[in-house]
Amino acid sequence: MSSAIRNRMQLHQQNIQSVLAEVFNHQPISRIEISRNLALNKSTVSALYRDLKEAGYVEELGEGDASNVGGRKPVLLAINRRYGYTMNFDFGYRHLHVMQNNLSGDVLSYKQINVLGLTIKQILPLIDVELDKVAAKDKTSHGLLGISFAIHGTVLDNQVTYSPFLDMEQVDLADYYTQKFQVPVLLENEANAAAVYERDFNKENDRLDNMVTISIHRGIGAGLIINQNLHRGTHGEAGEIGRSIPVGGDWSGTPRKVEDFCSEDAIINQIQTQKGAENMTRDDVVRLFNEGDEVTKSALNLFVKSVAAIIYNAANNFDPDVVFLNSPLLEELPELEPQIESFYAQTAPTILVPIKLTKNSHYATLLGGCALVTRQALGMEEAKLNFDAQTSVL
Amino acid sequence: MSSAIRNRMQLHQQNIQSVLAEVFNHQPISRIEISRNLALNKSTVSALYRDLKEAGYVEELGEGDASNVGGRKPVLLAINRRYGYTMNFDFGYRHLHVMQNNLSGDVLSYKQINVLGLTIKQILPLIDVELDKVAAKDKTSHGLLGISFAIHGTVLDNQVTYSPFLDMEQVDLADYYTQKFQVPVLLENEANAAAVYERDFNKENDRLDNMVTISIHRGIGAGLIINQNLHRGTHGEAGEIGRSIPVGGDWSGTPRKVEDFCSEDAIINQIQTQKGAENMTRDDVVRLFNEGDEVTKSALNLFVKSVAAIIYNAANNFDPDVVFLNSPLLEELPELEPQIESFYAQTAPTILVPIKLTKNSHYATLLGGCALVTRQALGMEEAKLNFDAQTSVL
DNA sequence: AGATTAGTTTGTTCAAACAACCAACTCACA
DNA sequence: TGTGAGTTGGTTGTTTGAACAAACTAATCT
Repeated sequence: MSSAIRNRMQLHQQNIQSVLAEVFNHQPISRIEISRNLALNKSTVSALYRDLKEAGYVEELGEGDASNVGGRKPVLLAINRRYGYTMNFDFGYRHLHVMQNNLSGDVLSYKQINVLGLTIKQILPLIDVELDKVAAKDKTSHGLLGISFAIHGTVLDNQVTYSPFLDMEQVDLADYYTQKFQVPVLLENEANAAAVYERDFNKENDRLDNMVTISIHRGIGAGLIINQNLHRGTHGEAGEIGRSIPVGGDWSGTPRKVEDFCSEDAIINQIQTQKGAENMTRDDVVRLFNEGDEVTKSALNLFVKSVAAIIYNAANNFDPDVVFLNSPLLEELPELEPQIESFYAQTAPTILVPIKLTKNSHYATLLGGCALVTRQALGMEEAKLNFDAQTSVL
Repeated sequence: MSSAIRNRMQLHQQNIQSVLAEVFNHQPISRIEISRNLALNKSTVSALYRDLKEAGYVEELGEGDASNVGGRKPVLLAINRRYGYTMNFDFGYRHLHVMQNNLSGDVLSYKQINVLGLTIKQILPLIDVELDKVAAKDKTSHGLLGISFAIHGTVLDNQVTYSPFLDMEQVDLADYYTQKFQVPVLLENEANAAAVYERDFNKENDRLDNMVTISIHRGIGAGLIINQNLHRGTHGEAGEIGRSIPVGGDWSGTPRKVEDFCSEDAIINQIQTQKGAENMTRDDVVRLFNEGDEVTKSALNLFVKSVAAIIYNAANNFDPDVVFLNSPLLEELPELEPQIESFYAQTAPTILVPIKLTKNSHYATLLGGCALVTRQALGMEEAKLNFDAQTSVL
C-alpha cells in the first residue's frame, strides 16, 4: 500500500510504464490498440508514447494492414532492439553458461565455458573476458543494461547465503560488477530463475497465477510463482524442498532428506556405491540406463517414485496450476516422465495438477535471469512482461 | 495489472479508500496525521474525509491533545462503530460458533451452540434464529453488512469442495444467505481464516510478509499468508499439508499421510485402539495425559515429534517469518510446545523460524472470517486493514 | 464520394496541490 | 496574569496539469 499511486505525477509515470508494457507484450502494436487495451484516450497514449520514444526504448517498425472496411493504416510500434543488452550467467558445475540478450529478451549469443574444478576466483576473469568481448562488438545505443547470475544455492538481498557446490570465498559479485559497470547486477537462485522463465517466456502460461518449477540438478529445489509473483521467502529459502524430511517416521539418527533420494548426486552416488565406480557423470547414468543396466534401472525407478511423491507434496502445499520439471537428466531420458505421471496419478486422489518438462533447461535459467534484470534496467520490477525469446535479429 | 489505476476517477476512489484505511488502522487519528502518512495535501484529505463522513463510515470522536509546543488541538476521527455489523460462524464438530462484530472488528457477542450429531439441514434453522435474534436487537444505521462461514474442509469460489466431517448435502450457504439478506456471504477454509486473523488482528505481525498458520483440529491444514496476501491456491487447496506423504519410502500399499500421525483424530484413534476405548474426546486425552497415562504420553510424544517435522517442512517450503500453531489440544497442554520447539531446533540446521501458539483458537477463526467479510462489505478486498479486536463498546 | 480507421492538435475538465487564511493551542517574558 | 510570538490543525479559494473530448488531418476501403 505504501507504493500505491496517489497523485497525478505518479499516475502519469505508471501510465507511461503501462504503455511500455503493452508495447513489450504485444509488439508489434499500434497506438490505437494500446489505447483500447488500457482504456486510455488515444491522444493520451500518443503523448505517453512520445516520451518513451524520446527515451529510446521504442521505435516504429512501419505500417501495418488497414482494416478491411477502409481506414488509415496503423503504425506498428515495438521495443527498440538496438537500445542495449543484458548479460546473463549460470554457474553450472561443469560449465559457466553465458547468454547475451537484447532489451526484448531475444538471444543474441550463447556459449558454455568449461569451469570444472575451477575456483570462483579463477572463474571471475573468464566472466570479465566475456563481458569485454561482447562490449567490443556492441553497436547498441546504450550498451550494457544489466547483469544476472543464477546461483545453485540460496540468495538473500543479492548475497549468496548458501552454496553447496561452489565455494564463493567471500566474493561479492553484485558489488564488484555494480562498481565496474554502474548497471543493475542481480543474483538469483537457479530454481527461481527457471520459474520466472516459465512465467515470462512461455505464452501458454500467460494466464496462470500459480506455478511450481522443480529444478533437479546436483541438488533439488523449487521455484515458486504465487499470484504471478516470484515467492523468495523471508530468508530467500522458499522452495528448498530438498531439505524436507518424512513426518511420523522413526527418529533414530538424523532423518533422511528428500535430497538424499532424488537429486542427481544422490542417484550417481547410489549407482557408484553399488558398482564400486568413481567420478560418474550424468552421461554415464544415461548410457548405463540405455544399456539396460539393472543397478541403474533400479536407482532410476526409486528416482521416478520419489519425484512423483515430491510433485504430489508440492501440489498439496502450493496448489499450483501446473508443475514444471527442470531436469537435464529427465531431458535426456524423457521416457521416465510418463512413469512419474503414472505414479503421481496413483497417489493423488482428486485434483491432478498437469506436469510439464522444461525443454532446454540451461536456457530457461538464463532467460529467467534475463527477465528479472531487464525489469530492473527498465525500472519496472513489478510489471507483467511477456518475453518472446525470438531468435537472433542482429 | 488490469486492475491498475489509470484515470483521475479511479485515483480519487483509491485515495478515498486510502483515507478510510488510515482511519481504520490508526483510529483515533487526525486529518493532519493522515495527510502526513499518505503524503497527500491536508486539504485533499479534508475533502476525501468529507465524502466518507457523508457515507457514514466514519465519525468524529472529539478533540485530542495539542502538541506540547502549541497549536490547535486535532479532531480525532474513527470508524463509525454504529454503522453496521457482520455475523461470523464456525462449523465446529461439537459446536457451532457464532460471533457478531461491528465494522471495526470489535466483538459484540459470542456464543457456542451444541450441534453434535446434527446434520447441516438441522443446523441451518439454528443459524437463522441467531441472525434474527441479533437483527431484532440491532440499533446500527445499516444493520447486517455481511456473513462469513469457516469451513473445516476446502472451499473454491464460495462452494464447499471437500468436507470430511460434516456432510453439506448440496446446501449452498452462499446462495441461500445472499438471496435472503442481499449482503456479501463468504465461505472460507478454517485454516485460511485463522491465518487472516494472525495477519489482521495481531499488531505484532504488522510488518511480516509471510506467515504459516498450522491448524490442528480433527484434521490438519495450513493457512498461508504470502507477501501479505492469503494464498488459497488455484483450486482452493493450498496448505493441505495433512495429505503429504513421505518421499523415498517403501511404496508397498498406500503411503501414510501426515494426517494419520498428528491430527487430533489420529491421536484419539491411536489411544482408543491401544486402550480398547470408544468415543474419546480431546478432554479425555488431556485428562489421561495429566494423570500420567503411559499410552497417552507415548501418543503425544509421537504427536510432538510429528508436529516438529511438519513445521520444519513448512519452513523449508514457504520460508515464512513465523509459524503459528492453532490447536485447541496444544492450548490445553501448553507444556508440549517447548518440546516441539526443541525437536524442531534439533532438525533445522540454520534458520530457525519462530513458533507461536495462537491463543483462543476459536476466536481466531471467527475473527479471520470477520476481517475477510468486512473488507467485502467495504469494497476494499485488497486493502491492508488492521483490526484491533477491542472489547465490546455497545 | 462516402464510410471507416489511425493518429494529431487544440481546448476543456476536474481532483490534487497550493497559498492564504482562520482557529486554537503553548510558552516565554514582562 | 496577561500578552504576543510561535506553532499546529483545519478550511477556503485559486492554480495546475494529466487525462479527456472534440475537431481535425491522413490514409485507406468500397
